[in-house]
Amino acid sequence: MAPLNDEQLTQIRDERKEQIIAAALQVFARRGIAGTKMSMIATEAGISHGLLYHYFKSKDDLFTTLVEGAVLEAHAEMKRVYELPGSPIERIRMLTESTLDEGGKPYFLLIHQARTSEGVPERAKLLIEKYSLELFVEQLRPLFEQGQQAGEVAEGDAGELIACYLSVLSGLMVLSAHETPDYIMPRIELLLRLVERR
Amino acid sequence: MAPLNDEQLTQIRDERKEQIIAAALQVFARRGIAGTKMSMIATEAGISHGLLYHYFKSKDDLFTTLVEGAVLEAHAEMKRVYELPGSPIERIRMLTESTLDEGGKPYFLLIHQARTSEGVPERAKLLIEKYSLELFVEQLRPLFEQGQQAGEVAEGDAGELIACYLSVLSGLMVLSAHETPDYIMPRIELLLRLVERR
Amino acid sequence: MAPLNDEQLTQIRDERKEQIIAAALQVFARRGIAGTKMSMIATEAGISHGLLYHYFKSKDDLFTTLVEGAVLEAHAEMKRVYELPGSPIERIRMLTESTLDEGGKPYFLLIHQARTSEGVPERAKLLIEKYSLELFVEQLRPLFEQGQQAGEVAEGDAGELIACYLSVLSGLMVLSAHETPDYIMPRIELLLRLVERR
Amino acid sequence: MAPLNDEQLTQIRDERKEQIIAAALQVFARRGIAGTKMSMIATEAGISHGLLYHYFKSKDDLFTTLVEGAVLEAHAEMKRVYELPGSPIERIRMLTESTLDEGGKPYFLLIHQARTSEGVPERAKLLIEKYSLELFVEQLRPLFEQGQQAGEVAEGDAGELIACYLSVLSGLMVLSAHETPDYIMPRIELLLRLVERR
DNA sequence: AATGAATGAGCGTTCATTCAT
DNA sequence: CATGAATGAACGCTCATTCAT
Repeated sequence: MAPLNDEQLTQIRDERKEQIIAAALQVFARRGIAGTKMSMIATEAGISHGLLYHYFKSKDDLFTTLVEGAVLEAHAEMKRVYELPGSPIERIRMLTESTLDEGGKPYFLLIHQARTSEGVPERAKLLIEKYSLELFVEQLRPLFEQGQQAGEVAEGDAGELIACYLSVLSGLMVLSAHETPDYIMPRIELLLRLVERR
Repeated sequence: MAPLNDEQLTQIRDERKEQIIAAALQVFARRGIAGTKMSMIATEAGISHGLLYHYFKSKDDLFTTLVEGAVLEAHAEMKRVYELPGSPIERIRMLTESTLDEGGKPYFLLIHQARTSEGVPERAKLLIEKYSLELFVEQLRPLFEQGQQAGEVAEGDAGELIACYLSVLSGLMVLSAHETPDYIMPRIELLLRLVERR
Repeated sequence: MAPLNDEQLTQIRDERKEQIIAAALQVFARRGIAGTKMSMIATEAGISHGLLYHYFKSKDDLFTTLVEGAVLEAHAEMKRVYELPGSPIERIRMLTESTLDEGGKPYFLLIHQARTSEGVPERAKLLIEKYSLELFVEQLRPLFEQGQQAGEVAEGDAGELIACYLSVLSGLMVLSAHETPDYIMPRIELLLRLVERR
Repeated sequence: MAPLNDEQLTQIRDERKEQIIAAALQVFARRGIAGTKMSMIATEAGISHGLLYHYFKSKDDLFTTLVEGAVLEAHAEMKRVYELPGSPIERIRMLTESTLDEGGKPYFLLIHQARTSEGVPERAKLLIEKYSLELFVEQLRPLFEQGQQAGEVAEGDAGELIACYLSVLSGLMVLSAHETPDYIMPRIELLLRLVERR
């Protein structure tokens, strides 16, 4: 009789929103902005395309929301390295592991799309500009410098080392995000050679 | 004016075709299939969009032709390593340099697009399947094995090493294809750490 | 709480219906059929859009109901002129005043919309056909003829005079419905020149 | 062989543009912005809807172009009154005649739509603001003041008289633009009563 | 009776492709 | 061979309408 109460409505809304976000993340990450049709997201989310627009103002809005989440998530992940136990190089290893981990792929890809595609919403551009590689580098600098002092990490400009390492990881993530047998994800031991002191 | 003879016509055709291919390579590599409009290619090639269809049946046809060329070019590039002078590790270094070099990028990128995009023409898919990572690995295996025997290249499964190395390079190529300050291309010395014996 | 009895329910229904009709009248009159969204009416009425459909089958149904009411109201208004005191010309003046008056505007406008818009429901078309200009003219004819006999109203074909006068009034109503500084509502003295004997 | 030359192309473009403008004027005038679908204009012009966008960037662009033309046309028409022969009142009569004339109706209606509809493009709003009633009044003021001095035009504030007269004419134009038997266009003699000295 | 989540037809717009010249 | 006018399929988005609660 009575309409749904506020709590139920909020719950439905939150669920649907999450459902759409999860679906959109998959599709955008794989196909890019131009290659993603709203109908694909709707289908992936199991709803009608019309309903998308109850929850997100536009394709751009949806994409930007995703980028925002991805950017925040990526930084939160980086910060966690300082809560890990072990020596610097061990913690770098664990960071690498969790980065290359399954879960984070779509986020990486999404940010890649946002960085490199045409027609990216202005706000999304600002977001990725603000949360740039530089910021990641500064976040990790203390860890790498500790590693250098401990003789575990290769000497030289720590900033450059981190930037290179992140670039290599990013590149691999982007490749690996697609299900093709044509790239292989190197074992972590191999990757660590890039930063380990010889 | 006398009409052009057959030979001249053929020459014009070939020139035009090359012109279109060069333009299309640039645009497809940077923007992907979905992000590329035929009008962009026409503009880049300095011709009318209508003329594209005198030389290529469709967008898919054009893309597939490009992939075909890129695949052949990539393998030819790989083969040249055996004509280079110097020790194995020096030749790997030169291969790396020329790979990351400006000229080769669009080919790599195009193949990446073909591998990872949705909506790729079937024939293009077959082409890149045929000329897969595995093939590259086998091409380079003799070189790496020589390097291992010479004590220059890290020990272990040479195939795995090559595959990893190519994946890292590919990832970096993909990232570097777009002009953003958010990735940096590592110095070759750094990259070589992945394969050098310590 | 005891459930509401039938009488109370009926009363609620009638009140709500009136509320919706009043809201819809405002919006339709100002914005036309195509320019009016059901959500606008719902907002104006202070209810949810879903509830509209408990009271009216469709947008067309609502519009048609409105036209029906407007047509009846307009004729009732015309009839009232015969209950007014004063000489014919004075009563024409009062009729003019009350016509141009705020209250009557939406009805006039709605009828105008129904007459001139495309996509008007068939039943609404029939209604305004039935209650045509001609009918208004005949309603007013006795008054104007009295005026002519009294030497107050210009001579000539009374029917034509009335029709012209109503057309001028209608046109002004239509213009004045929108709040732009680009039309001015003439003073009644000026308008009366159209019908007064010189 | 050779493509069409510039002259031919320009001619085709101009013809098509005129064709579209004429069609759009009809449809917009009759149905308003919201009620007009681009497909209607295309059908009326006898072309595909896609082609509309070769000639006009958007529905708004097309509408604004029309308003611009209508506004300029209206003012040009007003100016012509000063090239007419005869006494002031005769010239007012001729102006009235040509205003109520068939050809000008869609222009009037279009400006009416632009003034009163929702969702009117900003540039169109600016245009009609710039070419407002006030401007028309000032254009006609000399003529009406001459008429007053000659004892042909009713005394009083000439500006008010002109504004009222134009409002009445505008209202009638708006009504008469739709083909319904429900309004009648008054004879000019009747309308002139509004401005003639008694 | 009342709410708002959900659907899908339909419109504005883009762009690959065709074709007259 | 070369051009650009022309077409129409398909996408982003809106909104009338339905329906579970």
